[in-house]
Amino acid sequence: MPGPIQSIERAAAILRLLASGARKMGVGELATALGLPKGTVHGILRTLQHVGFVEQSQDTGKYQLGAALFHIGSSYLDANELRTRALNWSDSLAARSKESVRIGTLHEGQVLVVHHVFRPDNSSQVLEVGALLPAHASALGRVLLANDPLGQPAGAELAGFTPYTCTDPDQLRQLLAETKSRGWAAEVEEMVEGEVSVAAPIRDRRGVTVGAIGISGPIERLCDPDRAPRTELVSYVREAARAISRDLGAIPW
Amino acid sequence: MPGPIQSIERAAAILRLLASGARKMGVGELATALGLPKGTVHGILRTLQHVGFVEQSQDTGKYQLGAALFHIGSSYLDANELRTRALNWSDSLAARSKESVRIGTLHEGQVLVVHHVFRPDNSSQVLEVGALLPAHASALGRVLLANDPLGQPAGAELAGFTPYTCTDPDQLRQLLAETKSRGWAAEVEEMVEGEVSVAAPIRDRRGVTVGAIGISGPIERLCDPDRAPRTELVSYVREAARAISRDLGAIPW
DNA sequence: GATGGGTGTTCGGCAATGTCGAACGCGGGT
DNA sequence: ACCCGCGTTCGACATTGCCGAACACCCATC
Repeated sequence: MPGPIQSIERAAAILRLLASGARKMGVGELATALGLPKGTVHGILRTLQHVGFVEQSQDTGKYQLGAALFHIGSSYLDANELRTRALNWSDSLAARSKESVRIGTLHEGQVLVVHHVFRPDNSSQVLEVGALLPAHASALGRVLLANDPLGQPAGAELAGFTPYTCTDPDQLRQLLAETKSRGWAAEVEEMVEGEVSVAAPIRDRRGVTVGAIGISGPIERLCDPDRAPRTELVSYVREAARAISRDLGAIPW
Repeated sequence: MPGPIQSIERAAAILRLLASGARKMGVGELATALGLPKGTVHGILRTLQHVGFVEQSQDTGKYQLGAALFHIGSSYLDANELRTRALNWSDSLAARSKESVRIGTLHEGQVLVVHHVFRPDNSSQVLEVGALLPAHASALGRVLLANDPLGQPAGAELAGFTPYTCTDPDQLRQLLAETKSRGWAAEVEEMVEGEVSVAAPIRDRRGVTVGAIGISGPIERLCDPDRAPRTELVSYVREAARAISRDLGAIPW
């Protein structure tokens, strides 16, 4: 039976729409978005509701994601070897660098954040685990793209977020080559003005890059006056990445 | 077409198994667990892999949860009005009480943690968002059970975690009645020895309890010498719960 | 108060759809 | 070299879920 099961594919498409839509959606809305009859969509929704993957508002009849899906999804993190192995090292990186730490993997051309340690001051920060970051404008993404076995940037326009964002494919290609050879990446005010990030690749026992770890924070603390990342911070990040890679069984470099 | 779609139900069952199993599982393993032919399970797995809900190890052919599912699940939090509204208040509760704060909802008889603020010291703590807590042995759970519109404890044995855990259904029923009338719950060393938690209900505009907020920490800090929760901490928790309820449109009490 | 358009939901018939169970190929253990 | 277990493929059957129109409902509108 080579060929995906349609009802499941459709159910997945519905869930993806509900996830991206941010707010509740109605049957008709989903139906037109997918080009399917209302009845069909309703049947799928009923099943998804039955298994707890979606919930329905009692007043308006609209649908939204369900708690069961959230719980199941979150247990992805437990099974994720990268994240499990990285927990201790990311804490210590946060302590040494005094900045917030994030770990990410490449997922459909973007960076999926699988772990996040807050900056060790008491400022209030929002948890970004589960969020998707643009690959071309974040240090994590640059590292992952540069070491990705498949071809890189893909098609898609390179979105600009600040005046500094690198939106030229050729320039990006050169940055990635540089990243690959020197073993780390940085991004200075390319995603958020005043914010800088630095990252390095994490490899597994086969030597392939399975993720990246990096720090981010205000430019005043992360960079020298010449807008170059401070060398000791780069060292911290690279050492953390190397330590995690070793834990994952990578050949000691 | 009243009746759930089987392939989707089965796909959901597979995902649930993969989530609970914690480790990778094989086709045969899943097939016997569900009482289905291997071929059928394989077809479903292929589809789930195609949409990114599961991933397959390249060496061993075993399956585990996929990144797409995790990302979709995490966007449940964005849509969740309870959590969104509670973000600010939980930060301030953490600051006032100097303890870690959690917000939970009832989900299939257990407490689903939808938000977690670390204790504002620099100790390293693990993020519990997405985790399920036992309802009968946590303050959050007690609050939710006590105010649940449906009947309570359900069948299931009450698991004991420490010598203090309340495992007697009758005693629990009495505790819940008490909880409901006074408007808050506590749990002293019933889940982890040396740990205490206090919680209060969050209500929405219809007055039904949609969640609970609470703090937890070591008994020395949370309790008076007589093992009773310190009254000012209880007040902080109740005030936070009331503030969030007001944000959600609950009638001012 | 009747009306229209907008929901979400139900129903029955057709055939496309996914299910089944046996057979295949491959690897690791013995 | 063998065997047993694994994940995977295949083809035939009929069950399964799809479709599109009709239903029930709510809320604005007139």
